[in-house]
Amino acid sequence: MTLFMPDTLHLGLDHFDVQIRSALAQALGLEKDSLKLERPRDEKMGEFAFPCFRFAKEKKTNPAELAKKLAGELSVEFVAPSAAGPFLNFRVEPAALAKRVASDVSKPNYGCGNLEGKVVVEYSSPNIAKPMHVGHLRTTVIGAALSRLANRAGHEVVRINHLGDWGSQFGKLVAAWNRWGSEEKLSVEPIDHLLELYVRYHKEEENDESLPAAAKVAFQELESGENNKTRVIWKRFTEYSLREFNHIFDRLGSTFDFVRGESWYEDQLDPLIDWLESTGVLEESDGATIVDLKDHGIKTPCLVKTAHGTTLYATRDLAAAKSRWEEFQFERALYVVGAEQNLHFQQFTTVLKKAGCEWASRIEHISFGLIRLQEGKLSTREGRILSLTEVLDRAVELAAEIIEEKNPELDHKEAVSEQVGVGAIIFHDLKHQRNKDVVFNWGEVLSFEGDTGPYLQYSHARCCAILRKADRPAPSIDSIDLGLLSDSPELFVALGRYPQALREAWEKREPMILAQHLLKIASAGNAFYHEKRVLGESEELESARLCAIDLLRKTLGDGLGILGVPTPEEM
RNA sequence: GCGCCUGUGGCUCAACUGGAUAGAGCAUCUGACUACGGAUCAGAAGGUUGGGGGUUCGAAUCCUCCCAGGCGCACCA
Repeated sequence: MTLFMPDTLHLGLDHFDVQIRSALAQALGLEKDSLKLERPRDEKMGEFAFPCFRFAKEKKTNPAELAKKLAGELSVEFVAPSAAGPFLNFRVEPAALAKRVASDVSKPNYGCGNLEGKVVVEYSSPNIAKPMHVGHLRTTVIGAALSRLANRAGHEVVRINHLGDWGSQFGKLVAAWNRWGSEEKLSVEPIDHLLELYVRYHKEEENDESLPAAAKVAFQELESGENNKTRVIWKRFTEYSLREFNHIFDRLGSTFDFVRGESWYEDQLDPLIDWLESTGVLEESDGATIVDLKDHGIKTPCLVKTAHGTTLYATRDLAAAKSRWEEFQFERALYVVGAEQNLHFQQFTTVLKKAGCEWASRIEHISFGLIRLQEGKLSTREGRILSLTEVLDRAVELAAEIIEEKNPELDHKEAVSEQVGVGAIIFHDLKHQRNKDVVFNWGEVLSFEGDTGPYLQYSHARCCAILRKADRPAPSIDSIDLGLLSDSPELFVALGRYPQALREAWEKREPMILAQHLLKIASAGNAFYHEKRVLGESEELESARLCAIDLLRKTLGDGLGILGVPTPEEM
């Protein structure tokens, strides 16, 4: 069990959490870190809750009695305990709440953790010669968000884009190119042409036995290490693809420390096999080289070499993992890869364990659910694809229409449409638990109202607008009367729980937790500036509220930045 | 057939990993000072948490058996 340790951040609401737990620990004669506070079902009952059942049993009284007794005894500065049946609730005094949270939020290290060590994150990893489709959106966006969360938690992060640029599929592609390739088409629309070749290959393969044979030869040529014709054309395909991918990465705001395709590990494959051999895990079966995993509860063996001597996906993943361990000595290595590869990950990590690598336990498969179309699973081979570019373009187009309707005077309309459209797509993906399957639905993806990215962007832009119209710099928190903000506890509770959201999102590798919390913050923020006038109030009140708006703006901007959602100042 | 994942209002999702009266958003219905930007806010209605059984003070959450859907199951990645 991961212990709940806000002490490491001691900011925002966590400050009170620690105080309350200390007092409880003392009263109950227990360790502070063994206690965990919950949230009351109804926010009106307070900010923290402590169910007494378990402890009452130990003390041989009944829970309601214990809650009542503790409510009478406990003394925590600025916090009022109250018993509600078997629950002990705690309400923070609004003035102290506003004061504490405002002062913490304004610090530059708000929500920053102190964890150490390197975290390697492999994500995106599209396949060369194929267009990026909506399936790649998830890994790209989840991986980027987790990288930023890890970084915020204190880790040093190494982002790797493990391009699918190797394997027998390229033998197939080269074989298809040799038969039907057109230089002209390749120079105009390279990816479309390559896709066309790939699809045609799979169509004609069924009736033409010479085709798979040619493909096999081509891949063997590719793996030979020689700089032959096959390799030259493969290199060209790679370059064309990268050009297109980079354009999408720019739009999504994804960056990588290393773009290393599977081919990067090419010269480590033979040493890997030798090493596996030396650990005694290899066996031969039907001409192929395998690692049997039955003794670890996995029925299907892991293949590391085919009967005709070529390597496989698993071989390259094993080599990559070993290489990364030697290069980075990572604390954790995350692989943001779809759930359909669960078995593969079990196999390849188990092979490492079997071969004696104790660090294999640091590898985590961050799996996520499949995106399907109404018609069924996406399939490049069968031409059932939905290109990521098309999805982004349509969102941007719609954003442009809405801007034209709502804010025709806006400057930089095109740039803002791009930010809003792309933001909507990214946020939509990140607001759900990652392991659930998704049936792609245009209506839902292109929604800009309610719990959406544009709603958050709008809230942020509203704050910017108020600050702009104030026509003076946002007051610092030392210059205002924080007591004037005690009428808005909901806002400060939401802002004050931001560090907790960041921490949980990272601990659970679940960006959704941050996404959901940002919605809460925005909702509290919208209610705040809707019911409370900022500009034109008395000088003191205006300053205080302006300051609150600035903190709201700052937190929303920070959170959206971590998720990778752009934050226009006007929209 | 075996393994893994999923099932919560009409739709899309939450529920702090066993806690209080299961919460949001869409859609539906009411309302909001000629608006510090209405991509908003306030409210109403909508639920036997796929079904049965079990574990205990307490279950959407854990165990078990069904049902439905998805994914995977050696020379693809």
